[in-house]
Order: sequence, then structure tokens, then C-alpha cells
Amino acid sequence: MAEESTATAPRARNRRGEGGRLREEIVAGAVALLDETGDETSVTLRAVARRVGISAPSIYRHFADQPSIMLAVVQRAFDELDAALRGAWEAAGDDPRTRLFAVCTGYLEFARTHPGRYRTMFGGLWMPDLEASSVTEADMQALGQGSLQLLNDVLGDCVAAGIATSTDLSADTIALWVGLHGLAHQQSVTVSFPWPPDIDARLIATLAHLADG
Amino acid sequence: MAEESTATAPRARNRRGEGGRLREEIVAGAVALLDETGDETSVTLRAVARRVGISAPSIYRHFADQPSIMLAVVQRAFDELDAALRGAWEAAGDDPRTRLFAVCTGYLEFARTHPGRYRTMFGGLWMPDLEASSVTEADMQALGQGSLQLLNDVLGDCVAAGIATSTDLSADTIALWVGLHGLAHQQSVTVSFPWPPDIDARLIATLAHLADG
DNA sequence: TGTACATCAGTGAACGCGCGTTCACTGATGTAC
DNA sequence: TGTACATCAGTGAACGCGCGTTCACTGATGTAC
Repeated sequence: MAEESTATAPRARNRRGEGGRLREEIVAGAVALLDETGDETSVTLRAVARRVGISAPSIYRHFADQPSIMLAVVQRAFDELDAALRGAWEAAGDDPRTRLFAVCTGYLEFARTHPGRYRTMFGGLWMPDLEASSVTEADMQALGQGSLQLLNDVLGDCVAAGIATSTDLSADTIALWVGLHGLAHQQSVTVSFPWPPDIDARLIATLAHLADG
Repeated sequence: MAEESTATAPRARNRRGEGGRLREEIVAGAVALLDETGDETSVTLRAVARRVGISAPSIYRHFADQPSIMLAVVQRAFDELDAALRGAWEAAGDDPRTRLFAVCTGYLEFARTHPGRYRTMFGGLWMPDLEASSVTEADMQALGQGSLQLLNDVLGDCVAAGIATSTDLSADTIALWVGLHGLAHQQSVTVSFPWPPDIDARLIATLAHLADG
């Protein structure tokens, strides 16, 4: 039924100076492949080329090698996570408690909506050999920093408003993130697990040390 | 320096009726490969055969196909996790609080000691197509049940002793496990992360709803 | 005790496949004069 | 305005590799008589 419409048309070639567009298409194709198969090992250079509708060697105009594609995919995925959380934050209004829940459930929702992407972002398998690649350790550590900072802010606002307690905000932020990650990751891996219906709220309220009621 | 000593000797063949031994060696070799490389994609049928010191086709006497090897590896890893937690429980004495911490830190320690194994157990990538394989969904769900039950017990003992509170023990057990898993998984993926020094105790005490002091 | 035979553990050679990567190329598009 | 040329996006064919899997086999070990 659903044909791979992006691959069937015989691609109009980009005009001079616009070759950079193909880079975008390659990353988008790789992300689409990842979302569809849910398996990063199926995001091969050749599979991406097929998906985008170009020949395999064309990719080398835009990426040095196969791991570079995965790095671009992961960087884009982290950017999208950041954007999603920021969107949830802005849509949530002014109440610190509402904002905290909006950002945390936004995080969980991202993983549920894009399980393959989430697993790849945090799965560690795509990680390049830092010695054999142009990627720096700083590049690695920068990933996810924005989202962690946003979590820190919403939790800090709750503490400032007196609806949550904390002796060490940054440590509690990391503990909160760890809990969200554990839930998000397990849900991105398995479909059948006996989750209690209130697992989201239970985890968030506990890890944020929210005042009762 | 460190030679692959297991692969150099020209293997004495098993005696009649003891061919089943090779099955053990194959699983052990696959686990060793996983621990060394930290990467489940390098646990190929041929790599395992090389590691054990046999020819590739010999594996087919003991496993139907390549995914069957991975399944055996994961099942063994879950058994070992169970045993490690039970060992920590028994060594911890009678105090419920001490037991809770012993089991939880035992869990985290397992992941730190065997990061590749842990990532594979919970990474979801090795999972076979349930339709195209002899593995049942019940097999899948059974994995990790023992460890979860043990967590349930130690947490329940704390509640019974009045040092922890819970409105729903099984839900709180799952929340506790989710937190442990998030920390264990992230630590099995990355080496450099700005962990607060007390992250283990902070996470455990929070998720167990331990009474202060 | 001796020997023919069945059983069983493990092998060697070969297959087709998809992969990443290289190379020399094609042909449309813009530019210099 | 016309034309020769440089630039640039993308291609087709080929490579060597490791993979999973198959097949017919070898040869040691135990068993029946």
C-alpha cells in the first residue's frame, strides 16, 4: 500500500551552488529510515542512498564516511528533542508545577513517538572511535546539555516557588533525568511491560520531591 | 601482549555424548566477545566460532541460527544478574535498609562491571522477530522477572519495617527499577558524565521513599 | 578378545549477499570574453 | 548576443570483505556379535 514515494521519482538534480541541499535530504532520509525500522543497524550508507533516491557514491560529496551520517542524525535528533521540550515549556503557562510536568511528559512523549530515534540517541552503539574520527569529546558532551538545562530550570522554579524541596538542585536534576531516561528507554525498547497506569506522574512527583497535595 | 589464548590451542574434540559441552563453550565465547568489544554487533556467528576455536558450521549442531546464540547469551546474562542480586541480598545481613541498598547497588555494580552485557540485555536490538523465530513472548517477559521480584521484596521489607512509605508497592518497585535502569544504562553507555558523587544513594533513597535520617 | 559397523562431533569448501569505498566518467549550469 | 570553457552535482561499474548458511565429507568413538 504505502509506497516509498520519496524514492520513486527520478530526482531533479540540484542547481549549482545548491548541492548542499542534498545533505539535508540525506540526513532526513536516514532519520526516516531509523524511525521506520527502529533499528540503527539498518541505517547503512547504501540504504540511505536508496531511500533518498541517489547513488551510493553521491553521499561522499557530503559526508566523509558512514559514521558521519549517524553523527548528523543523532545531532539532529537531540536538536529536535530540545525543540520539543522548549515547545512544551512555552505552551504550559506560568505555573511551575504545570511546567515541570509539561517538560517531563514532553520528554517521555518524544521517546514514545520516536522510539528508534530515542534508542539510537542514547544507545551508544553509533558512537565513533574518538581517535579515528573528527568528532571531539566536546561534541559528545554537548549533546543533550540543552535539555538537561531546561529540566534544571523547571525544577529550580518549583523549588523557588516552595512546591518542591532540594538540597542540591543540579544533583536532583540529574536524578530526575535518570528516572525519565530509564522509563523512556525501556518504553522505547519494549511494547509489553506491566506499567502501572500512573507511572509517569509517580516517577516525576517522587524525583522532583514535590510537596504532597 | 594478551593473546586470545582460548583460540590458539587446537581444541580436543568432545567425546561421544558430550557434544553438548560445546554449546556451553559457544555461549561463554559469545559472552566474552560481548564483554571485550562492548558491542553486540561484533558478536557474529563467525566471530564466536573463531573465538571458541571451531569452524563456523559447527555452531549449527547447537544453535538453529545466529539470533539463537544472542538469545542464549541474553538469557544467561539475566540469570547472572539474578544470581548477583541474590548474592548481595544474602551477604547483607538482616537489616531491611542495608538489604535494600545492597541489592540496588548490586544492580548498578553489575552494569558497571559488564557494560556491554547490560546494554545488550536491555538494548532491544538483539530481539528476534517473534513471528520468524521459535522464541515466544512469554520467554521475553520472563527475562528479568526474578530481579524485579527481589526488588519488590526488599522494598516491601522496608515498608513493613516502617522505614519506607508506599501507597502501592508494585508500582513503587517499578519506579525504583526504572530509576536504577536509567542510571545503570547511561553509565554502561558513556564514561564521561558529570555524575554527582552521591547519585546512587540519592536515587535509591528518593525512589524508595525512605524516611529521613 | 576381535572385528565390522553405526553413530556422532566436527570440518572444508563453496554459495550469494549487502556492505563501504574507489575511480574515472557525464552532462547540465553558470561565467569570461 | 554568441561561444568556449571551467565548475560542479551526481553516476556506473567495480573492488574486496565479512557475513550467514549449505553441503558432502572425515574420522574418532562406542557397540553388537
